[in-house]
Amino acid sequence: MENNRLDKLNKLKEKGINPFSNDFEKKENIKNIIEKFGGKDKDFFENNRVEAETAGRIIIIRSFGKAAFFRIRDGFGEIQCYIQKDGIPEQDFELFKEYMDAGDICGVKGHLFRTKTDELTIKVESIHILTKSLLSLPEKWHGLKDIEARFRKRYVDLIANQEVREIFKKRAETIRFFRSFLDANDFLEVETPMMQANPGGATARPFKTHHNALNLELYMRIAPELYLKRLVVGGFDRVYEIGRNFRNEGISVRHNPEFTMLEFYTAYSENTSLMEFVEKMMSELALKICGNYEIEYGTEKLNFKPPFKKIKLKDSLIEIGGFKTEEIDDAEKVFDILTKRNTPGISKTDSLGELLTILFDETVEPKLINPTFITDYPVESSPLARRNDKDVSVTERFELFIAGREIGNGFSELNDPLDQEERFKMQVETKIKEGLPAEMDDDYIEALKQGLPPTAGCGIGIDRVVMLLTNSHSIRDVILFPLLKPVK
RNA sequence: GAGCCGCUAGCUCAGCAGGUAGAGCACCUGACUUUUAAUCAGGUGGUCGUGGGUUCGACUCCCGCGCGGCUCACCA
Repeated sequence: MENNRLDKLNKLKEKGINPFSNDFEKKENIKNIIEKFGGKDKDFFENNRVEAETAGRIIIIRSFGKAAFFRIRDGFGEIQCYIQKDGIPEQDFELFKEYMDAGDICGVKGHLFRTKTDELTIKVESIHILTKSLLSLPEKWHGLKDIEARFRKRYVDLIANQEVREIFKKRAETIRFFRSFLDANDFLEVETPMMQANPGGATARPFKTHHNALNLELYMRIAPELYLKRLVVGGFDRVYEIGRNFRNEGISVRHNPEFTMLEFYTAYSENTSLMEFVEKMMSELALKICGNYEIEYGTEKLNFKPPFKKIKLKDSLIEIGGFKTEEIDDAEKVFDILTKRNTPGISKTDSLGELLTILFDETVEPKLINPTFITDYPVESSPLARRNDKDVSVTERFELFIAGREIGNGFSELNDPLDQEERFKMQVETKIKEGLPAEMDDDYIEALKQGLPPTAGCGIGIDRVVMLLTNSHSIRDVILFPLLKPVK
């Protein structure tokens, strides 16, 4: 089959026609043609000759003996073309009939008309082959369904499945929205190292790499957090970064080894006003991308209309998890509950705070369908967050949950270098126990000693947000080239 | 990493109590100058993911391996 196409390509060359020519000047996009003339009726075209010169990939051909309809598509639109033997140079008709297939890329010149079914169509007067495609297109009706093939050959997926294009357009719009929203609020976009000698800011395992000239072990960043806060120390009061993080963990419908995070920090702020800012940003995002506060996700309906529900972690266990206050007021009782639930990875030595967080993850998180802020996280699970002055066992932290999953995480930053040093020491100990690379980030402590103003910061998982906005079940549906094992 | 499921033509899928593979689209030939999954007639195309085993005979049954999907775990 490919040989047919190869034969055609060779014959074109023999005839002196370049099957990969680039000398056709594309006058306008298909979308422009449709925008200008999509509203004109049959009479208009009968009385006015409208020239059309455009180019695109042939996506379907319906061929007759001495005529054919075909549809071409460029990056912005699609239009039907009609070619017939009469009235055009013989070699153009022959080129089309004998040597061109669906999948080829061509330039056409002609004029517009409406068919008897009233479809805007280009009557072709000359045709040029710009790229001969050597592989056939997936089936016109079912498209490309094989999930593995869709990811490995995303270019075919994008040709065959138009809804996939829409997902990635929405992804781009989402990122653009975040940028312009933050820019409008006086944030400065920055870029911080992705290769770090001491990966910090989160607890995940990092990817290792190596710099030859310096003979230096480096890690791909797991978070930009510690660098962004150094910048706030430096006097950039509002900074944000949108970029890739790398975490050497398992892969699932919600996890890809590289993923995109938005992190932003505001000096002279604290977590409650940050939460309101996030609420405003997220609700406006939904409105902008989906045109509505209410969106459908799978079988769920999500309502982004502010205000979002806000509830303390402990209260959520009672109100949403259905536990009684006295059931969860000490570590031993919570440990028993978790043991009965066969929860893995818990230990008698875990603190009440740690156990409550685990219990929350298991029982409450899946039930948080509409956007919900959970606040007052235990100190133990929040090593970079500021303690709550009124209750030192919890931090000034919130997480945003939507559709039963974590979407954002924000808090008042811990800016006491002595407290931070203590917590880092504990963190390093735990990491070493788990066999993870762990080193005290002395420079970060020094930065705090220099003086970090009271600051609040937040991270939002862009991929997961895009999943919600595009009703995508898997994170791989919103990443153009998700990680796959190589074949063979 | 574990459990379950899948892998057949370029694409979408059938098939099998184990007897040597089929359809539609695409492609080729012919007919057809306004089609909308165009239509009609004929045709080409497959180491049935891979390596073993059982058997006279394996796409089909059994085991290993590869890749993928889903669920779970680590994580966001």
